[in-house]
Amino acid sequence: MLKLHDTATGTIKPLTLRRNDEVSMYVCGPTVYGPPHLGHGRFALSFDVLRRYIEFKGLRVIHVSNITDIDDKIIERAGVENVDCATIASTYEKTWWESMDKLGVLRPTYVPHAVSYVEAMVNLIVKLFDLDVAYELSDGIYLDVSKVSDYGLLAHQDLASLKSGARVEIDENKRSPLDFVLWKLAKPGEPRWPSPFGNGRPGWHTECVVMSLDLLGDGFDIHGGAQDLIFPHHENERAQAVALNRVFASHWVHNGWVTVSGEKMSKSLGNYTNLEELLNSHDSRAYRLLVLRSHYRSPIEVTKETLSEADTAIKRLDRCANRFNLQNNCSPRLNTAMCSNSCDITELKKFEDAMDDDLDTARAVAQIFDLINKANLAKDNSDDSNAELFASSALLFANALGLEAKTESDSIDSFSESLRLQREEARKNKQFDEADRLRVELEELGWTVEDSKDGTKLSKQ
RNA sequence: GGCGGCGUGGCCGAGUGGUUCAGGCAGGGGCCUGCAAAGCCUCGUACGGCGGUUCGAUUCCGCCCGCCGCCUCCA
Repeated sequence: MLKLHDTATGTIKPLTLRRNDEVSMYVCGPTVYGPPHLGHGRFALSFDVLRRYIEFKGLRVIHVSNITDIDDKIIERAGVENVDCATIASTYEKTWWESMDKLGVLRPTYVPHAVSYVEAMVNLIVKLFDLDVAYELSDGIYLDVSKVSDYGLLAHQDLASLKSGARVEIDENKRSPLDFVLWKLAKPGEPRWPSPFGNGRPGWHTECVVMSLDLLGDGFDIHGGAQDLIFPHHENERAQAVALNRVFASHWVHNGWVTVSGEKMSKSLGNYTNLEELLNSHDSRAYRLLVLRSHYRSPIEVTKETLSEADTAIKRLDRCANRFNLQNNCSPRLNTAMCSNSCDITELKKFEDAMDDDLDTARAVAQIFDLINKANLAKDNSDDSNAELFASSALLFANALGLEAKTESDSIDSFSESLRLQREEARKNKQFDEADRLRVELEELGWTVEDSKDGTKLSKQ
């Protein structure tokens, strides 16, 4: 039984499902106004791992993750680049998916775009207005949070304490500083859609409540995002659902953020690292390993050093796959039933115990490396059957976490191949000076040279 | 002011009331190897400070110190 931390209750509780064979999960996606940074990569990886693990356990996952393609930030960016908002959105959505593909993040089942949901959002705002929980000001429609009985549930704050701490300049027109905008009337030159309140655009918080309920229906299982979305974004989404008397998410999951020198990484602080840059300068699996190495709710510090370590550790996984010649099929359809034949049952149980415990991926990763060690040891002792069982267990669990070992042999050009053969010949004839010279030459060509009883093997450095 | 999190060995990073260890990276020693590489073995005796509970605390409680986050931009 999978247990997960739930922000609403502040406890780790069993994941209870609406239907017993299917998990409905909504994860707040990016606003596409710039290239993704490491924080985006982390939330995407965190929920990708959750999804993969649930599928590994044999359940179907309906994973919805939106693209916010209309927002103040996009309008601002469009102004800076002197293009229209749609161009900004499509440009950065494209880079978003490129990064996701490199990270090995599975595509969500559905990817709703805010722009195609505007009409539905207007309908929802009209309902809120008719219920008298929303009111009109000169610049738009606002939700009156005092009409929502348990507002502050996710933030674990009551209305009074939230008010007292307001750090942002208070808009005196609003009934309460906490009231939030549902519909923004368009200023000249801004993109606009029709509504009974006048032409304008939806507020951010309305988007996700409409799209999640539309695609997943009332009482869906998991609503997720990074911790900085808890308040106000998720609080406000929930407020609208509560005001409409609709059953919203039953489990709230939030991941921790990426820090730089101990401080939160964010675009507004300007200390962010572009995700693409990272993916271009490291093994694309290194960041996943780094994310998996710590708990999803802990902050992670990403540095050149920790990334290089991860690069090295990934190679250990690859070497294991190569040594045992295991084709690591990375299909997300792999599940416990299917792999119980090819892995050690005790180890599988241990892996599930770790993962069921609020996704303790750090423990799971440790187990994987421990299994690699056991496999190598058994192999060194010629205990081939156990060795293979441990190795395939390790790779299956890695697979379940989305870490794919690379097993394809490197294609060797004919020149390098001739050097390799010459080296084998030289070693056979005990011409070690010549063999050493050939090794240096091969290394300069970018190969790692390994000798064994079976001859000389080359692999890319 | 309100609410929450964190402080572990050279570095990163889990975990736990007590003899048996997280794991990765780096380092020392060894096995293997013509020499390497890979692999294996082995070593380093860590848990912010001060009290308390306890037969025993890094793990529970209290206080203190330090760091970080949220309180209508944010993944």
